[in-house]
Amino acid sequence: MVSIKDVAKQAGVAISTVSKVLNNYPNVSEETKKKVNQAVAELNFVPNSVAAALSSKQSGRVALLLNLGNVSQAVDEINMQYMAGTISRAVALNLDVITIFDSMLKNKSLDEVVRYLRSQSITGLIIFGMSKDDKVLQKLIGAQFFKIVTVDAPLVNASSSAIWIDQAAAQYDVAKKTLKENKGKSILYLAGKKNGYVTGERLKGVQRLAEEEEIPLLVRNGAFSELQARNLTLRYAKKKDIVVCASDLMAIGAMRALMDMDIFRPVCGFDGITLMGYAGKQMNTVRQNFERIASEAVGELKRLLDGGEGRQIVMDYELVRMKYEDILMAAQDKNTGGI
Amino acid sequence: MVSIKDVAKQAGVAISTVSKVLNNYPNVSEETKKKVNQAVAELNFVPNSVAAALSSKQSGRVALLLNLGNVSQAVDEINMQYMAGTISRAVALNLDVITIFDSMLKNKSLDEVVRYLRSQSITGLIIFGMSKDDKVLQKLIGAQFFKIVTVDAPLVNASSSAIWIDQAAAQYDVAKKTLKENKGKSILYLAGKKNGYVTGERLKGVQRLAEEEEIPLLVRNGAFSELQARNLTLRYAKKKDIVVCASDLMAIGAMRALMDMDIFRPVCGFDGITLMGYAGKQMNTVRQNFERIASEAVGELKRLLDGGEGRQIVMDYELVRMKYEDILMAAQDKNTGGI
DNA sequence: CCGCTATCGGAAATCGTTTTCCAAAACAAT
DNA sequence: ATTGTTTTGGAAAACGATTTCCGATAGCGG
Repeated sequence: MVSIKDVAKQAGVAISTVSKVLNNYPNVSEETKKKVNQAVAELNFVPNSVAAALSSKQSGRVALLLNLGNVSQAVDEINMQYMAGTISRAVALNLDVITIFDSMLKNKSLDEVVRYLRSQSITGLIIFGMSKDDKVLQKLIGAQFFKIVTVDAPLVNASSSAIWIDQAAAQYDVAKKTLKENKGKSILYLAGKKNGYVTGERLKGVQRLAEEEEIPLLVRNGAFSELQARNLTLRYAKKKDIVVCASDLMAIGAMRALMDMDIFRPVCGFDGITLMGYAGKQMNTVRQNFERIASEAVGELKRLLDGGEGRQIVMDYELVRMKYEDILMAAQDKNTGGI
Repeated sequence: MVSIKDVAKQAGVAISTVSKVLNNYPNVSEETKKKVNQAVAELNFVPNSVAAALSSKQSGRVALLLNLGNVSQAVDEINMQYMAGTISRAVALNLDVITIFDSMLKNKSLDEVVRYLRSQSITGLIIFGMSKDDKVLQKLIGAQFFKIVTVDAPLVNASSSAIWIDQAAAQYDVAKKTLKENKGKSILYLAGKKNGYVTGERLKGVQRLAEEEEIPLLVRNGAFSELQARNLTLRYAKKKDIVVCASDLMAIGAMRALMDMDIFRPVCGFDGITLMGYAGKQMNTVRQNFERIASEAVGELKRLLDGGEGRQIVMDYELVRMKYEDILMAAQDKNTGGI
């Protein structure tokens, strides 16, 4: 293994000088720089980041916590986008990313998790979609060892940052659009899990709409799942004009149930997953740019690690209408490489 | 930061003794162990893996290369399973995983990639579904710096390992099952990308079937996509009895096209992705246990890193028939946690 | 009771960087 | 020429573990 020492010898300078050149320190003459760079090239020297991390006490290692557990395959697409956004930005900012799934944490004691992260020299955390009262999250916040950026979760403390879209406004918007387009006069709202942060916000949005429009709103909680949505739709859909769902997967369940019942009710969802194109009918939904959100989260974490103050960032969203043909075309565009 | 030195002082032993206890070396008395462990607990000591890596020259860092590029969202599910399998096994084996998407490599020169991996002290690579002639893969193999395990790709060299299912046999099996169930006498085969390794193997499988059964086989290549499959089906399906597809996504495109044409042809796919439940009709397909394959790959890489010889591992597969109701129930089972 | 062999614990070198501190060199001002 | 100031480069001390090597102690048989 060729080390900085060899480079120094080859260039005829001291080790410290090589280090300075490598890290763009001032007070190195152009001539010396040239000598060093030439030696680096000749020896094909690659700095050892482990040694650098030890010496500088800056590991640059960051963990990405993903919540896989809740809605099966639909969430794979979202998580992949989160990951892609996170990782590419992290590489650009020279951070290492260790990915952790919540399922890996389930069997571990919280102390074990903290110990694991600490032993890995992880100093920053990006946490996607975990509820505030999640015990793991609580512990990580309490541990004080990490800078934290949460995505789609409430702000945890003053030294952390949070990134989200305005869930209430988005739910309000998509529901209102669907209501107006169909001249509806009442709403069935499938709200998903009770007590969740995101679900709570979305509920507020549809409630505000119902109040403003002075129309009846029937709210049903349940699991965040397609089957639950199906069952609730079979039971309640006839009584209301439109079905607003807190997630796309539920919207698909609702839409399929309606088709089986052979009655028509407009349905809208939330998230903009590709699966919406396979639901059988077009639906309105809210699309977030998960990749960009993730990228933003990494940037924010870097800022925190560099000593910045915690803050809140609100991202925008977009109302879309998803249909099979669009999915087909979009998939076609991506079709490169291969096995 | 409390270090091994502090532990040694607290326990009243030498640093090296603490290290021995921590790493389960022999020749340490029970009594000493107890003292050390107590000190560790009292000081809440967490070993610094960076220092350990530097000192032992074993980084334990491994990169996971994923091919996102080819078939859009369908592949998200597979990749997530690969990742989940990889990461949990890696944690168990005390390896760190850095995830890399092929899209991140596209703009980089190959040397840059190697330099990046080397600077990260990455010593092992797990590569999922990249073709043998992929330039990046070639370079990584050539670099000699890494132990490599490939999944669903041909063996690259003697010091690497490869894991796969018998693609030809699987394709043969699922096509034969579909043929027999429907008393078919001819096959349209949508083969996907020409020249790919996996697609080549699958083609062999269906060719063998056609020869054995002495029935006509029409092979059409094209992109590995839903839209291509749709177009080819619209054009050729009428001429043959069953449509065999080299991937589920193509099978879905074919099935949807058939439904639009209002003619019936049995279709079978390959992979067992959830989306199959949304295709409109049940289809046979081949299910691989991606999570277990990934887990196996990590184990194999660990073996290579520990000095083991390269080898080939063949995993098994399963023929399944996918329908919407099963997907619904499976999703329900997973529904825990939440946002 | 002596000496030999296991067993155990400790001192110190090492891994490859960063970073501090200092000396030498270069330059400027008087 | 002398002094003072700025650049520039080098020596050496961290960083926190692992690991080698060796000395001390204990155990044992004769």
